[in-house]
Amino acid sequence: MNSENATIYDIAADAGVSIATVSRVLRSEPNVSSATREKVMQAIERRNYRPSSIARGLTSKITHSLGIILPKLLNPHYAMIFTGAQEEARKLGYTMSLFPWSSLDTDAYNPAAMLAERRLDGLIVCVEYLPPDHDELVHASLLALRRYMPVVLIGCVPPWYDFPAVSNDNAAMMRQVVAYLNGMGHEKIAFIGGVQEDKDPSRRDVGYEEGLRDAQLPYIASYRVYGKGTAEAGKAALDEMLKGLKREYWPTAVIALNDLVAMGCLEAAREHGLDVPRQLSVIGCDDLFCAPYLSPALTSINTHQQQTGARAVQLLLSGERRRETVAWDLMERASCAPVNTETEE
Amino acid sequence: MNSENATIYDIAADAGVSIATVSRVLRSEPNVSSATREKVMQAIERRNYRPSSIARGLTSKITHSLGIILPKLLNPHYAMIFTGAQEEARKLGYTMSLFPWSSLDTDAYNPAAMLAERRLDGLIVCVEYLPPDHDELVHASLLALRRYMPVVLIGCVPPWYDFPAVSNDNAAMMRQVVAYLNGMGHEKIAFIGGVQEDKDPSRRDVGYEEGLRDAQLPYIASYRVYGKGTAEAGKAALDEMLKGLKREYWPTAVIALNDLVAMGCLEAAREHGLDVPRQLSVIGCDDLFCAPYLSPALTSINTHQQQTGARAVQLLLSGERRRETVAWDLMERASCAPVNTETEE
DNA sequence: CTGAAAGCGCTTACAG
DNA sequence: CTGAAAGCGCTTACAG
Repeated sequence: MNSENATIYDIAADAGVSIATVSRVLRSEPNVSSATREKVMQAIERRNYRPSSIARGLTSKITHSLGIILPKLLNPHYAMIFTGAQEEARKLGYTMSLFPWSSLDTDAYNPAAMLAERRLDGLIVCVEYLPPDHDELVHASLLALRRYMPVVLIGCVPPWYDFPAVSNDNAAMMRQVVAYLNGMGHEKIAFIGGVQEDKDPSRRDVGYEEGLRDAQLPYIASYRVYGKGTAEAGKAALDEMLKGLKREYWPTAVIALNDLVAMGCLEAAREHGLDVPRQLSVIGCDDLFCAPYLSPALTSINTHQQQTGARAVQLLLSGERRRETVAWDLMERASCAPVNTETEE
Repeated sequence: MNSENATIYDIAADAGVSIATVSRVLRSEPNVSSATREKVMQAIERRNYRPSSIARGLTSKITHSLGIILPKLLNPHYAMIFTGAQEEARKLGYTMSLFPWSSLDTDAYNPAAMLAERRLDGLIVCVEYLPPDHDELVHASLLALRRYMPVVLIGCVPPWYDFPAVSNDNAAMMRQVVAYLNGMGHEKIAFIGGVQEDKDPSRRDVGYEEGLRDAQLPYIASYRVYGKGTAEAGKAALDEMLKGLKREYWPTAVIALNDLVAMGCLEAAREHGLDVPRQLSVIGCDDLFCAPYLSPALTSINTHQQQTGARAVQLLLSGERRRETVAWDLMERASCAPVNTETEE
């Protein structure tokens, strides 16, 4: 254990060259004689020398470190985004730091100061599920952050935000889901979860409404329950819906905002004695790792979050200022089935 | 958007003082007159100035950034550890970067170089589930990393590793689990998952064996299946065990290495037509967020991973070189029940 | 209480 | 192909 790590001066002295030359071989510049290069390499090897990325950052202005802001790593959805982004960053020689952000500036913790001091080369921000009244606040925060570094957004980005972004076409996705269920004979299709006043037109429940229209089905307000994107909220919402309706009006299919909500719906169905999928089809979204192990295995949408994260990093580093869309895949499993036509009970 | 961020020189000029004075108010040193302090604060405010943490790091030798190495963020177990560590770090003014590490140096990706260059103030390494043949290699890698920064370990740490660490007492935990099941009348208790040749005496399956001994139960090799800690591996393992035994010898309870393995076991039980918990009790470990939503809800052990992560950060920053243990809680849910004494079929 | 100066460990023109 | 020198934006003794 060296008491002090070697510096570029030590290597220069050892190799009998100037620090400029050491710097050149460090950055593999071509104009160094192979003999010199060899001497320097050996000195580096011998002393186990690693250039300080921080000294390097001071002069070159680039720190090779990125940041990502997301609400909650405990939700596997975000863990997937983070993983995709982190791996892409590492491939490109960048480091990735996490900055959690609960509803941005409304939280006591304001990461903006911490972020500004870090001199990051770029920042990814996941802006999904924003409370509508925070809309302006969030936008202002993002603009403030952009003063310090390039920013790329992930998720449900309001169209008037002038930021590069990568996301799914949520509306198209949900239109497909409605068509999928309708194709199996479902006409009483509920949608559970999400913020009511969100003005983003690409959000999932907008696609739900459009899907109903495509299928010439009525929009039944009782089948649309708003709420947070958690399992508890999903369970409570379906429970309440069922309790509030005579059995003949119960939906035959439920679209959940995400898999967490869907997990709650499965639980509520179980407590109401509903057999999934015979009496109720349930479909989630995001395809969490546990979806195949729920009972019944949950049909869901793979939204390719890792790819989303990776693309965000590429966009960030390329400097392109555009919006991108990532494809999705319907993962058919056991929780959705053709509507049951036999009379119950 | 300023073309250039302000530096300490700009602030000094604006406030009509020297940069040393600006530095003093930045670091809230007491020996500054309140008039001067005020002038400087205003200049800072006016130009939206944030000191560069990287220039600061160059001189002060402390970067206020930590790193964490873990196998796979997609496993919620690690996401919990990361979250706990990250939040504690942030509270203390530190940033946390993730460095994934698949079986350390055996992977093509060697984070050591990247880490050494980063001049981190400390590093947390999760060393759980090490392939036994990598034992020496891993130890060597850890020693190499320690040349560059303090290291604290999390997880199953072999006792001969001379590193500060925080972990659960896995053996004691599993002894309790065996006693819990035995207390419900179970005597045919299986254990699924884990690496066979691991030499760490504090690992979970050692506790299983000790628990059997405590209960004066025989150790039946057929009830002990090794394998990876994944749902697929868990499912395959239980499936194989059941196929290889006459029904009268089937275990009445299964302890899974972790919740992922337990999820696989529930699936295997379902495919074999076994009713959990009536015909088979299943208990997991780590209490993943989905445990309550499995069917039946999975009994598990809450190993307080967030607390583990937080303690690791505290240990790292305090410089104390000791090993700590974190408590756990048995989360009783529906997947474990008293052994069924009525004759089957 | 305040400032001038050196130094942290690199990169980057600029000469040669 | 190589080196001397300035500079990145701070902190830290050292004077006063």
